[in-house]
Amino acid sequence: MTTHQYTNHDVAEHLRLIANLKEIKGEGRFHYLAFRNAAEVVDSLGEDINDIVAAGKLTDLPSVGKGVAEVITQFLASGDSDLAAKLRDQVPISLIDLLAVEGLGPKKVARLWQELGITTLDELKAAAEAQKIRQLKGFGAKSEEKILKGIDLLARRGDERTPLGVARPAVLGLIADLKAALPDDAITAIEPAGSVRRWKESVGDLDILAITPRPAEVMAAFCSLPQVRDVLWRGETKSRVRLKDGLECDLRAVAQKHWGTALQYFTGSKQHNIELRELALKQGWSLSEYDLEATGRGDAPAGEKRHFAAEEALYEFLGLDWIPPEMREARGEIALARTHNLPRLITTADIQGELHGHSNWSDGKATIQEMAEAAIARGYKYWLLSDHSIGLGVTGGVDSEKLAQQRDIVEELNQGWADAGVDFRLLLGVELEILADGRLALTNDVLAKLDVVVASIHSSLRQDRETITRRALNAINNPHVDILGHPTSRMLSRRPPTEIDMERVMRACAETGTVLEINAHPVRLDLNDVHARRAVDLGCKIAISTDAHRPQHMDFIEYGVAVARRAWLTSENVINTLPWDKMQQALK
DNA sequence: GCCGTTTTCGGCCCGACTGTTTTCAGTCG
Repeated sequence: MTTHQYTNHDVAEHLRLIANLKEIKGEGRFHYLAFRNAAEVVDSLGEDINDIVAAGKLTDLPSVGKGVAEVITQFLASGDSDLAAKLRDQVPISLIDLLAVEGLGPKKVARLWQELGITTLDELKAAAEAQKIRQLKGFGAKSEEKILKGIDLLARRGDERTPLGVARPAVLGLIADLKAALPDDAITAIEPAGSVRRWKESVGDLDILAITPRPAEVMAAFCSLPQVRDVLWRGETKSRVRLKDGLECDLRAVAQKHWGTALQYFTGSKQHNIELRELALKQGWSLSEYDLEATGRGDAPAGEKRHFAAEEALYEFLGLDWIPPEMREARGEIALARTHNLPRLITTADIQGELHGHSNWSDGKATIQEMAEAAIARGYKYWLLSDHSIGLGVTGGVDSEKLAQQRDIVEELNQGWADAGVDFRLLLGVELEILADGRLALTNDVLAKLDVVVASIHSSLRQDRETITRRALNAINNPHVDILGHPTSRMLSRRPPTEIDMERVMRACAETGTVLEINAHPVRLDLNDVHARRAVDLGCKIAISTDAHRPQHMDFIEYGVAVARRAWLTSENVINTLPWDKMQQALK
């Protein structure tokens, strides 16, 4: 069995290191951008790059040519590359840290190094405090102040991204407060843009786009919102603030006629936009956030402008179907839109019920009946009660006897709904603990009596790759285990995924008909989008569930559906879009 | 360094804002 030492992410980081060193060294823009582009490609790859190298398919990847392929091959074999070694001889590697300081880019870092001999953050701080930096042409007192502030910020904040589950409510709150602070006619339209609109699992900052006849008034109100700690930029049409919780937020104001191009532009992703602009250029148009302008190389006379009040019209003009924001990651969606082959993405309306949830019999906060009634209120046709089994220390889990008691309750409740003509079924299952040694916490004869079994790992999360993978495979190979819950056990910005070999797990699920869960809780989002895409490519079925521990958690379903949409999933890929009888047939 | 619906050579997205400038380079998204 192949156990690889270096992951896709390791490779991407190595390529980024090379790009950064090349940039500081002053190599041409396109030489280092090539490495950065390749890093993005490798990072969003569903397959293990070791397998791609083994198959000799490396240069089939976009942005990977001879040079990048050579680096990747060397890195996978040795953990380093000749190119990186050569660059480290020429450029002090600690300069990379300086790039993280706000306002410092490669050009300035290179000058600080060459003209003042600064190579570390400590030296940079000392030089700024001693007012030595202002001696350099192009730097002044304000530059020193900004550098010191930047270093301070870096020490306190790190470079962590914010989970979508925090960012999305924050941006919706800002929009609501901004509207409330202004007269009704000041804002014609306002929307979150950027990675929040693309439902990316974590975001670097917040973006808001507004149509307004009076941008100055809107900018002023925005900069004085109570959430704002610092105003970083304040312009006519664009402002950037730092909020009290440390998040940064951009607001852009545009005129009505620019809405289509502006919303498209500020939604990104950056790479999607670059591809779209390249496509426009081929058709003789230069695309900006304001308009399309003819370059003169196409049919229209140079300088002719086209405006788009809606995104759909812009995409259509370029010969494309409208691309849902969740797909705009430069993963081949533009080619599909061109040939009218975009998938019909799943929506929350397709969800017929949930297949993972808890009651106060384990660590949930509501009764079985309360949870089921919340599911009914959402229009679901079924809901799986799956309390933790015994074997998980922190929650008094259910055993054979308690499951029998739950069965009585479930049957009584179902009878009541049937008598009342309510089209709903409460299903009885369990969230089965996969123990540290790979055994399951309940016996097969107990599991056989349940409607659906979700098996999950909650403990011994630091086991090595082989051990924890075998643990999951034991569960997958059990004929009674229907669903593998939150497969990597990661918690966004709290703990990393386990070392589990997802490629092996997904292949085993495809072979056995075991369903993989997209856990919709915004802290988990596990499977993530890349894994979900790969799982479906390998023939796996998916379930999307919120893992609700109280009724309100069922609102999280939109986060899980968003992961599925980012993975290009349709309702056919997801079993809980089926009516309950067909759904049960889809289980093994 | 990568890439091809004009191309194996000659391109490679576009604009706002800042700090330092007397007209712009650098950074950022």
